[in-house]
Amino acid sequence: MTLSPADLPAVRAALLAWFDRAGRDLPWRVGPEGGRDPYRVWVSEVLLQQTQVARGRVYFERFLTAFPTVEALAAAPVEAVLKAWEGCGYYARARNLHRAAGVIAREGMPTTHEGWRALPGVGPYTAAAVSSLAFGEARAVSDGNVRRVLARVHGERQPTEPWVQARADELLDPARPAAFNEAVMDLGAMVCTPRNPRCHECPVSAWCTAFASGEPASFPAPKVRAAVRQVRAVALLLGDEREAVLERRESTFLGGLMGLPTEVVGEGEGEGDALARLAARLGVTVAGELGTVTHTMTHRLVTLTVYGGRGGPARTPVADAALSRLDHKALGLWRARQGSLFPEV
DNA sequence: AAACCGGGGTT
DNA sequence: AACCCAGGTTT
Repeated sequence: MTLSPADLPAVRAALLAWFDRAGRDLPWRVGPEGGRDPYRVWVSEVLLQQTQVARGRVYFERFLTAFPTVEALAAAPVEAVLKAWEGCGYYARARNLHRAAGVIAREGMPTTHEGWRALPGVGPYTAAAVSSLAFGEARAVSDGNVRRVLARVHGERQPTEPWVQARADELLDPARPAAFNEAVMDLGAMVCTPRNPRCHECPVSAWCTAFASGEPASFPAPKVRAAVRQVRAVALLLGDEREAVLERRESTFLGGLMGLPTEVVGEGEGEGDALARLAARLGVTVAGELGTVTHTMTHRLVTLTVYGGRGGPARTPVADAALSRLDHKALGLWRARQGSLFPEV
């Protein structure tokens, strides 16, 4: 069977009946249907961008404890926001969240899709989510769950973003848009999973082309992903695991976080060249090699060789800074080599 | 449209 | 080792 326009009301009803019975109880689902707390919805939606719910919950509790209101978030230094985000990845999310909080503190909280869309870090998905879940606007969300559910129902192996949005728009229940959005995402997360979908539990399997095909997991086709690039870099650990020279990373790579002074080994360059450049930049003498750490980051594999040294700028407390996992690994080398190489450092 | 941006969970 | 995750921004 395929989904025809005449089926839409029945599919909505089946989906919402399932959701009313089996939907998830999540900490940001505070307040009535279509009238959730907008601050909680917004923070959770940003936190859950490319982040699994189980993990997002931990950071959500941490973040709401540190910044209970949008006013508290706006008043906090961005360093504190990044510290709360430490280890969660995609740190532009935290910087944009803080910037947007400043706008909201000055101009007030938007109540429409258009108003939310104008804030930094708020794209089509997040604007649709907040405007529907917190303000009851009839906006269909399109995320990874929605894409997978609709691709399977319609039997579409190569769903484009405009296609997904159009299918979501036409299926959206105009009477219960907020519940509908939560329902499709719950279905995608709990039943219509990427592998081994639980079709026997699915409220809409009767209308699902992928289910009828006998191979529901083959929809949609896997996305072609960019190859992982290898990156070599050198870093200087000046100080120890508790107090060290730290620099603020300004590039798109871990931007906003603090980290050990680092130089990337360029094309046709040796590690020694990068190390000499790094030492000259900081005005320090390299004392010896502490070791090498590797760190995988979806799109690249970083091999970082860490050296000790003498001199250089003032040390700062490591515990106060927001660091990536890469820098925590590098700092961990100090414990492994403590006392064996540089008695005076 | 495609590249880029972290880190971890699941299979 | 793939593949994915309540995506957004930039090119």
